[in-house]
Amino acid sequence: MNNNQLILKEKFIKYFSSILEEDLMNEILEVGHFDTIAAGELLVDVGDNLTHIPLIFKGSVKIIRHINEDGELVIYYLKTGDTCAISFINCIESKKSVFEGIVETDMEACFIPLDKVDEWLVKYKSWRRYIIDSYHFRLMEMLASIDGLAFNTLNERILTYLTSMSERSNENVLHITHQQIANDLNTSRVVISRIMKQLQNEGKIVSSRNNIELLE
DNA sequence: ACATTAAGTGATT
DNA sequence: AATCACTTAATGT
Repeated sequence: MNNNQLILKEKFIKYFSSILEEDLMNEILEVGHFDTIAAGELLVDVGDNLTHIPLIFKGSVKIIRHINEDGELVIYYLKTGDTCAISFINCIESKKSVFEGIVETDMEACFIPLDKVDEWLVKYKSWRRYIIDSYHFRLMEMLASIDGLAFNTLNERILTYLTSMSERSNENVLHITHQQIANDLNTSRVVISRIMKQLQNEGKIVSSRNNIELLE
């Protein structure tokens, strides 16, 4: 057991001990696989066989839905305290992921093997609670995502996209290109550029090559 | 200096 | 709001 693992475990305890009961925490510390994953890494790809579920205690993961070869859309983000219950339920049946997950900001997580996830549902009340809550939360996030698509203008979608990204990174200045935003929102770069200029004129942002500063 | 990548723009649908 | 067909600007080698 190296030092790094101990530090990760301590952080994990700090964040999760208020949510999960003690016996369960001890079991997690025993069977969980603690790891750090750098920003930009591909956590899961569409069709991947899932073997573990992450309990995230630092960083964020971008969850992307692929429609065709060239169509993709960001559905939601997993953050500290989150797990992906959607993929767990899905795993019981097919064991294959329907989403792509890319680490957005450096992540620290504890990976739980699937059979344990299942076993603990019966064994621990706090685990049941946590998984069900998480499932509910994912569903709400997905609803928000659908609402955004159906009822918001692209203008509004871009603003929410930028502010939520700023919240996750605790930064007012985002290092991102118009092209990347276009990819995440499934639109074209030209359209983003035009709206960005509009937002700049409205005094909401300052945009320059490779970075966007959010005002207010 | 030249090539590559990011962003701006007018016209068209 | 999307696409085309550019132009201009910023950066890397």
